[in-house]
Amino acid sequence: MTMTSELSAAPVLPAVEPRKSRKNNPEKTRENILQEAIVEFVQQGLSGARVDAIAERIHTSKRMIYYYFGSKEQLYVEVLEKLYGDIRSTENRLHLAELPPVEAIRRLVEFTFDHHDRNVDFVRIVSIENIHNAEYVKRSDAIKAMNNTILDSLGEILRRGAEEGVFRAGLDALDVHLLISSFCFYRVSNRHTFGEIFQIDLPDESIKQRHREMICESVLRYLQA
Amino acid sequence: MTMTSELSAAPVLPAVEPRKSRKNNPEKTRENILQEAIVEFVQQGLSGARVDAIAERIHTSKRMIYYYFGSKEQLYVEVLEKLYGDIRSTENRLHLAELPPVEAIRRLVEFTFDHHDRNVDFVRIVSIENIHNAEYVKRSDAIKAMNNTILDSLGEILRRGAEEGVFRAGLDALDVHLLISSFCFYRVSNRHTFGEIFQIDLPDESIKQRHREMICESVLRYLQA
Amino acid sequence: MTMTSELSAAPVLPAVEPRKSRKNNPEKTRENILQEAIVEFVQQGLSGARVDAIAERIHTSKRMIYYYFGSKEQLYVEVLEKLYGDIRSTENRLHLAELPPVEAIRRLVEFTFDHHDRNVDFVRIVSIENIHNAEYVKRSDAIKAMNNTILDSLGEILRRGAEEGVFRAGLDALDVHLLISSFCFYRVSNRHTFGEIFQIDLPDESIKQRHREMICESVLRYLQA
Amino acid sequence: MTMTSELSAAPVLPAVEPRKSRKNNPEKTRENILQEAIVEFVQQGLSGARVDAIAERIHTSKRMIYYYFGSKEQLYVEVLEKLYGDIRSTENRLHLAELPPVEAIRRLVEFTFDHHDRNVDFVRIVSIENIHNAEYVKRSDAIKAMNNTILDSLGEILRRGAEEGVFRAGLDALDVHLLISSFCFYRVSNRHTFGEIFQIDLPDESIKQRHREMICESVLRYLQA
DNA sequence: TATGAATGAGTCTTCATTCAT
DNA sequence: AATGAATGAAGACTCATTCAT
Repeated sequence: MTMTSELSAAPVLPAVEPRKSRKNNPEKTRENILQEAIVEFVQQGLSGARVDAIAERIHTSKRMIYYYFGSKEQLYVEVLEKLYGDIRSTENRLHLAELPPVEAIRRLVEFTFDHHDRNVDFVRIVSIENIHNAEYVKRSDAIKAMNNTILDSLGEILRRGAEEGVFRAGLDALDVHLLISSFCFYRVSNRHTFGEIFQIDLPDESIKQRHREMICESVLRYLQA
Repeated sequence: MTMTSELSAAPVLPAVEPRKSRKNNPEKTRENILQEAIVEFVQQGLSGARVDAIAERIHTSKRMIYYYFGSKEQLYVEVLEKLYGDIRSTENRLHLAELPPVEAIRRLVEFTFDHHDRNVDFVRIVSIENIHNAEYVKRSDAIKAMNNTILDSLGEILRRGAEEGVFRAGLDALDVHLLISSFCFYRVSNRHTFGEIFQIDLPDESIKQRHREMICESVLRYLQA
Repeated sequence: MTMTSELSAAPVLPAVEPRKSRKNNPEKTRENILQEAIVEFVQQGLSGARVDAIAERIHTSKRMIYYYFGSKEQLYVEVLEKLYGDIRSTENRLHLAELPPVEAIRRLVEFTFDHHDRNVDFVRIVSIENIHNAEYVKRSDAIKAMNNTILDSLGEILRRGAEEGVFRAGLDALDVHLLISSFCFYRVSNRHTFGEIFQIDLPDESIKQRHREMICESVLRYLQA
Repeated sequence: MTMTSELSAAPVLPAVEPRKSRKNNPEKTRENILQEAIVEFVQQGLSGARVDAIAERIHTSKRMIYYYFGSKEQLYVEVLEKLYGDIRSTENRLHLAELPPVEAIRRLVEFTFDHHDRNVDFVRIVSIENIHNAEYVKRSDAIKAMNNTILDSLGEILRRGAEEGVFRAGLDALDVHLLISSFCFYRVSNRHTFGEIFQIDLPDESIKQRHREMICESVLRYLQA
């Protein structure tokens, strides 16, 4: 499962055999473009990104971008899919089902927190998508195909917790997920304005640890019977 | 602050479509441009916004935008200041000091929640600013001048609560504010992607009420002694 | 009335007062662009024409083309309208109604012949339009608004001729117009291939006079009772 | 001439869609490309035609076009030669010499009329060539090699007719051919603009028959002693 | 105070064509 | 005989901005 606020598990495709590394190496070329496109789109947004700027970063010419992706928009969609898809790679490692409910929630929250903290690119592209009203997410079948097991996992934990009497009954997994995600996401997405207005350096390690603990405790208190 | 009061002074025209600028009414022309600029920047972002698009909405020509604002960037900054100013100017009317701590927190959280819910424009412009690393917020003296009484108010409530034994001691107002803000903001800023991925209509009234109650309860539980 | 095969009378708009001849002279600039656009489109066709090529010919930059015409396509449409419209300027000078039927036909045919001979640009743009299936003519309200009095004039001559017994009855003005136009047009439009294949210089003055006489005689013989 | 016979040799596939090229069948691949090139050039003109568009229609990649034809221009020339060759190859089968002069003219005119009516592709490519000032026709030795027996046939008929006293003496075969061709060609080449301006559907069967009769009668009257 | 006209510098995209096997 | 990968050059078009009154 993925702990991303909006994404979840899908088995990682068995590694494609690496292509021969000759001069003409379409997969490498394509991948190369995509990597630089991520940087550009994440930094500049969709409207702000410049195809020329991406081209300048890669050895192959700008023409290749159109050869492989057809348009700036399509390239953006693939960047979106890649960043959403990357999230899948850290899945199924939490073994939440094996932990007691409280421990499971703690691990889940901490994982979500760390995940957003480490994937600023993802947080930024999601913000960008929301500025565009999620138009491209809605259009992407690939993203739709990434099924979200997070809600199932969370739901299962809540059920067990209620059964054991440590959590309240009647809690909605989606609501709890929203509570967790909002904090983990916002802390990254809005660090610039929040940091500036309130003069706080959110990425600072000790502050970060304090906030990590805060969201854990906050969620657990909310769930408690 | 001057900015805030200046802009707040201009009464919000109720349901009246912004008037086209007329001859010899510089105030009105300027205000008119700003209004349409808000729409454009909020919808399209900074890079996506088009000076032409703003000009098309107003009667006066595009030339006027430069006459009054000098550049697209400056216009954006004024949009930013206006939206920030609108928000801050209503924060002082809650009379939180007169309420018992728990009630005060509840009112503060509900106010924050409703405020974000009602001011989608503000939420969007803040997201946009973060995409730009808060570059323009940092640059704006006007925004810096808007002192945030919210932290003082919140700090005071927490102090009273701790004194009365209803809240834990040692809580940081900034952290609590982050906890509240993140939920209220994210729920609006990410409604498009979150809604699409999890197939939920966050603005729906009954869902909204449920979430409003959730964040209140969540915060209060977190604060409880 | 116009003798063009496909066009006809509409009163010439009373000359617009000439604009002041300052540096900024929009009408002149616009007209200037249009003139050079005619050259380019007529020589290269719609697809073959280059906006850059037009820009190079005029003093104002390429940017002006878009300022005044919005797009290459729109510029083409205006070229089309201009060339169709220019034809109107030679109208109503034939006084066909005052001539005996045979003389009237002769004058009409000769005028049509000369008209096409002199207006190669028009002939070419019409050929180009047909390659594009008259798509732009169909789209142009201006061209549609140019009502064709030619058919009325021709019909009137045929009626008089039939009445006087010099022409057959039952002739259709449109058919006769097609007969006349086809020769006058083709002689110009196809001079390159026809001339090359049959090794004849159609624009040659003596050949031209011979053909002018031929189409006159041919039409008159066709009409004769 | 060689071109003509070679191409004529390939039987016209009746209603069978052109086959995709297969491995190891160069003749077929080449022919296939040419067929699709005809469609593209005839529809779009020389400048408007896209090598990519042709490639999309055939199974073999765009690379094959260059493999077999070297350049877009050369491909166009071969399209030109093929369409010219198709036309000329059917002109010799009328056995005009065996008919009385009037009958021979009638058959010739009707044949010319039907021929243009049926070969819109040819009419279009000739129009396109004229837009390009017959540059490629002039360059093509193959087209030059297609000797025009039409003038000889026509000349012979005119001579016989004059001898028999049914036709005037002193008529030039080339002029008469121009008279016939212009009508038959224009009716097809300009059907779009003429049809639009005068609101007539030239391809309509009954109108077509009327015009077929008209050009016959018109020519015969012109020739009559 | 106000504005119509003009524009240099990009910006995305497409074109016919060649490289390298 | 065949082809997947690559591309320089140009294509149409747009952008925020300034000129000149």
